Amino acid sequence: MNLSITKSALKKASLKKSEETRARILEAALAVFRERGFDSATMREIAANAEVAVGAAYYYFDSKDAIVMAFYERAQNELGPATEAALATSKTLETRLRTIIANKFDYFGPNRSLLGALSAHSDPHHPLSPFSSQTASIRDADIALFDRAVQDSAVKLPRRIKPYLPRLLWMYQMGLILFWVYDSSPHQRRTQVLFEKSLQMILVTLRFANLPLLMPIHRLAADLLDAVYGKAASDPPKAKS
Amino acid sequence: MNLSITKSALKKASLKKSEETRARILEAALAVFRERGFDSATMREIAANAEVAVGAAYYYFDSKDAIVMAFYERAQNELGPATEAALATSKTLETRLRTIIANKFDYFGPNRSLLGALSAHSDPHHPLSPFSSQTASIRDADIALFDRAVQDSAVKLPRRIKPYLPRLLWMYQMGLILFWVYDSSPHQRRTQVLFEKSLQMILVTLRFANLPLLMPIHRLAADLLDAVYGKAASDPPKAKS
DNA sequence: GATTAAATATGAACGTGTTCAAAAATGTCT
DNA sequence: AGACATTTTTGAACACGTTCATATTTAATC
Repeated sequence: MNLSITKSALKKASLKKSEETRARILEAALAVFRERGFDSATMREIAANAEVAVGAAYYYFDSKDAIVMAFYERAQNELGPATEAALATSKTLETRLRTIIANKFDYFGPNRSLLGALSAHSDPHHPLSPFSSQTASIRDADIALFDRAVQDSAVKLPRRIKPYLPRLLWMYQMGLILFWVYDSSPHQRRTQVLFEKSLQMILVTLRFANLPLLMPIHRLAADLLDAVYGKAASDPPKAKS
Repeated sequence: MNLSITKSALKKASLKKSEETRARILEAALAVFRERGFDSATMREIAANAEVAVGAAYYYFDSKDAIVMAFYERAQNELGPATEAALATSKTLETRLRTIIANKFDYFGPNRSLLGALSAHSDPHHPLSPFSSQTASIRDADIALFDRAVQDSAVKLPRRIKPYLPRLLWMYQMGLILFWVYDSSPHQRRTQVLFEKSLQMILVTLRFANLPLLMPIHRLAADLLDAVYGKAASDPPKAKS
């Protein structure tokens, strides 16, 4: 018994050591990325910078992109709770969405171009794609924030559509970030404008969304969302063919 | 004078020869791509398959992706006029959009996965990105088709927004294609549903678009579009700060 | 402490896309 | 036809991300 306690204590100590190495590699990588840009940075340089052999870098990270991924993971871990806390104080959907997204811009600002290495992968089978199963936990945690933002804020939506709202807002955020990453206007002013105007559009649209006039659109949107997100789409009623 | 004529005639003949080599490499590459998939295909194998040295492949194509690009270019050249012709017979915006997009699906169907190699590049600075300056001519030709589709079809839109419609429809198409490329449902049924429903939504929305009720959205949308597409955005009127 | 097992670290080697100096083929001109 | 220029072709060499057999260090057990 005390043996197992000792064991776990030692395990923890060893973890400390190896995690420090891992952290050192990560930091070295980020430094090189910032200096050279992601593409020009070489694993050999990163390893040298962290004072380990190339192999060691691959012992801790599956690939070069995986390093960026680790950075992204860490970001999400640091950012999630902070954002969650901020959500508690603000009440309107508008300020909540603004908080979630603006927080990301602030946090990632210094490493903006780095995100390009991630958002480059649109293939959902690629481990680093924002849509892959490997990134599911990060994604889900992020979507949960939007769920939290929608919660008990006075949005009224058709029953079939409402469950999709958090995911749609997440998608909206991802699009914004993608635009932002490659926005070459000074201070990313264009993204600022896009953010402001599109957010207003979303809010106004949500306000209008319940007009009975829009019933046909509701049905279309619901069908569409069912098709896009699984929903096991029991094959649609086929006309007599 | 006759000299220059002879010269150009010879030039043309030589062009024939070298273009045949180019074509052979392209065909060999497509064959290997279809067999192995884009990623697993190697330039060495492609070159061997075309019975040339690796260097030759690079003499004709800047990169591996550039081969896919050439395929895409050829597609656009073959597809453009055919689609243009089809547009002449159909009159409604709905059938026209359906024509343009369905044509692409049909044409690219056998090489669907290949398009993934292209749509992977979201960085507008990357030569192969659909947004790069290198692909501008293809893009413009494609957008022109949507312009043609909108022309003399009874769409009424606010003055500030209407000019952007073709570009927006093009973006819509690109999104559809991206979804399609990675749609693993049998026969890409999900894309079919997404296509059908989203097209209807667009048409209905365009029909509603002129309701005076929507004035505030119009302004927002116009500002947004100006910001996203250059428009030299003479910096927005700043409140007294 | 000695012995074994597991975790960590190494750097040479591999396969890849790409480059390049040099060769070969083709075209141009007198 | 011969001299020169241009286009085309070659394959070895390069740099990179990644893998792997092997060594070294650390932990667990007796």
